[in-house]
Amino acid sequence: MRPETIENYLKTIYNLSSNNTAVVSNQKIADRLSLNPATVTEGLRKLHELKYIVYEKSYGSRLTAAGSKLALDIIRRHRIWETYLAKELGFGWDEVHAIAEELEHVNNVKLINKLAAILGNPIYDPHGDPIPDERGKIQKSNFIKLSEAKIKWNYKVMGVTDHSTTFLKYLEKHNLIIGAGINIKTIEDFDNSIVLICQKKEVNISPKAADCIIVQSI
Amino acid sequence: MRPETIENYLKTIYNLSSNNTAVVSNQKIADRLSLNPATVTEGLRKLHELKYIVYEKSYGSRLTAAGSKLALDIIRRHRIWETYLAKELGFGWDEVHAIAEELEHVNNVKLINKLAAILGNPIYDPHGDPIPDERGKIQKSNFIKLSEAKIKWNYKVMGVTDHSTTFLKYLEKHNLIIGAGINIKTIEDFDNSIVLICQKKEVNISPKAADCIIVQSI
DNA sequence: ATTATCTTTTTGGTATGCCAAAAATAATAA
DNA sequence: TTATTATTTTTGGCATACCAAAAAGATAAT
Ligand SMILES: [Mn+2]
Ligand SMILES: [Mn+2]
Ligand SMILES: [Mn+2]
Ligand SMILES: [Mn+2]
Repeated sequence: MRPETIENYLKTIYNLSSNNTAVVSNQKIADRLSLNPATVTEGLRKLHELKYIVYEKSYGSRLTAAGSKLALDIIRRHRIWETYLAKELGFGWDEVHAIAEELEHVNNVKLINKLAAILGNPIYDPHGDPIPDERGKIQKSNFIKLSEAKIKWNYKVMGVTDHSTTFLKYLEKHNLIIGAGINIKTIEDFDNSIVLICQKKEVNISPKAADCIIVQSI
Repeated sequence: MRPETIENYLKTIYNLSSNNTAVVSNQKIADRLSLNPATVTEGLRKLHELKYIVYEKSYGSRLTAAGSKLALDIIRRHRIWETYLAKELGFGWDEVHAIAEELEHVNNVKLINKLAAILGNPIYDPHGDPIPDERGKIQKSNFIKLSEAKIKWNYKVMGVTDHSTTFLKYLEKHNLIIGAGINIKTIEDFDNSIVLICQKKEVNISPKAADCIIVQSI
């Protein structure tokens, strides 16, 4: 398998198994990588061969220690590049993901560590995602999704789980950027949409959007 | 054809046809890209199909206007990255080529122009090679190879045509870096090796090495 | 429990990029 | 010019990465 192919699979499996213990379904991987399910079945069989994952057919996949190491390595590269593009090269948080998707495959430890050093070894990327250190150690957070927030409570926006330009532009428009403080005003009964206060203005958030926003109770 | 494959061919053809008018042989391309001659024949046929080159069988190839444009674009990316790695990220001139070889395939105009701007839109890369501007305009030099230098004359080192670590380290050892002034002391008759003075020290240069050093008469 | 539906796997097939060996062609030396 | 050598092309094949459609398996609904 080409390194790029391996890396894209492992990264995806890591990202989809949030706590990194859950088993990941073929379909989710196929969706995320825009691949045919048949292709994914093949790919997973090969990754199992290579001992990067444990793959039980018709059940799911999870990373081995070796797979986890590789996944964290490429996630580190991706997030360091995103941070460098945003902080040092002036790109918007909605632009960096697509470029990092390619830059991440350039595998040069010295390069990534140099970028990290220039940035002061950051722990979070522009979307609030934690950046693994050189040895694969990664910050574990107890943040929740906005869709799980409770009425009347105050929260701080800590991250997003969707990196698309459309979504991030939409958030920016309502000042829902990393670090922003919000208060949950109401949660509509009939569709679970959330009305919150951000910078004194009322914002209506759909359940789908609320699922992609990560917050911390304050 | 994959973009990366196309780019590697076009860049190579450009680099091998120095003045950009000469026709390039299949073998030279095969050597440079470490490919089997059979593979190159196929590749060139496809590039001809795509109108990036004019390929006359058993004769050679040369770039079309479209091919030249693409070639200059990737050469720009390569050389901008080399310069950025050396100047901004602290890599040695012997290290940058290998990394740039991968980074060059990340095709994002805004990114390259940003890097170029930070560097002050440089015209030469760390090896003395000219960097095309955004529209493909490239400096044309009248430098000569050290192997063509005349006895007793004074020259300045302007560039190298070999980017391997071994060669560049060897040059560094003798202070033969870009900008260094040299004087040709003797040219040995029996093997054409050159004895020159650089920083008051005598250095003996083999014909093979002299062929990879670019100088300007001063 | 039996359908109906969704998910995964198998099967057969395509496109790309590569190589080894043989055949054809061109270049060079005798 | 003819032979020798070098280069290029053709042929047949391999590996990877993918997909569409059919078959098998698992889940959910009645
Ligand atoms: Mn990627
Ligand atoms: Mn990110
Ligand atoms: Mn180079
Ligand atoms: Mn260079």
